[in-house]
Amino acid sequence: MLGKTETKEKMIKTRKLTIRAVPPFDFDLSARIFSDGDAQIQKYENGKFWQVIRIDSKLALVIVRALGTVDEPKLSVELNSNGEILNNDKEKAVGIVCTLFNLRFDLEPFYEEVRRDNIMAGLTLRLRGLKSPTTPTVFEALIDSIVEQQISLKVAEGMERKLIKTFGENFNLGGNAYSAFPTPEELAAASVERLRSCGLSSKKTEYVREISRLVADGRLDLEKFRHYENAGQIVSELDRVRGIGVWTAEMTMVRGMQKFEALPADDLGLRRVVSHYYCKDKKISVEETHAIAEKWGKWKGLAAFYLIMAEWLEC
DNA sequence: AGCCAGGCTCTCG
DNA sequence: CGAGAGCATGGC
Repeated sequence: MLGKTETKEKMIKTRKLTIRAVPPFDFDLSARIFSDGDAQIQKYENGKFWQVIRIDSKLALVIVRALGTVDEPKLSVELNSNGEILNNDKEKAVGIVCTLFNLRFDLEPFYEEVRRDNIMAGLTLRLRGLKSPTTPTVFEALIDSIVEQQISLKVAEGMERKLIKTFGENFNLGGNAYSAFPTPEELAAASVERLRSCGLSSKKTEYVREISRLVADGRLDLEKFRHYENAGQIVSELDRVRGIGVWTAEMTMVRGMQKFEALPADDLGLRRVVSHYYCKDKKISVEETHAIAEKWGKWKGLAAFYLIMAEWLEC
């Protein structure tokens, strides 16, 4: 029994590498959003972040720690895989970690833009170096956003975890099991019953299955949207897909494409947090939210993220 | 207990 | 067409 475990352990290959981030970047601040994550999926604890990533068809557990400073930021990345880790794989892993933490994104233009907005300028000083995380694939952001439609985040979070553990591939290391986010193929093949057992409504079950099938078949290329210049074009194209409305399209852009010009201003949570910092918690309309967001230029989605994080961190 | 929660589609009139 | 019902489930 013990011998068998040891054999398995020996098959794990580990590589270490260092990545530079575009400053300013505060890893601890940026990773803190994952502090109450699920240890089997994605978590930040005691300065250490970990998650399973997919490098082509291979799975790897990445463990990330901060090196350097906010103004000269570096990350140490440990890569654990069941098979050989080729140089090509390392490069891809670096790309994925860059995406996860938005490492190549420059915050300065955003900080510059909001300087005349005293409230937002204050927040950017307090949260200097905070970058918003991005999912490794647009697909993942889209599925999450669909699950989150209408229901509270608490409920959605539970469903997302079940979805990942039920349909995602497993990765074992040191006696611990981790789960990767399911691929479009895996979700396209998911049965109605098992999706329903994750808590999804019958409608959302259909949306997830249909969209996963479209992506798996190549009829819907989500990754191409990353290269679109026009945000409105992305929203209108996604909006045509059953199960996706403007809110879902905009959430997907912010969380899965590093595109921040869109603002889901009809989002209840966002209106609440805008009001908290700008209107003394009185209820505000979508129009009022838009008017306040005008000062944030083309960084509306990022500013919204700062507000949400500021409230969460209570600063 | 019931009503609401980071929406969207479908069905009526 | 515009308005309204229905959905899933944890929390208050």
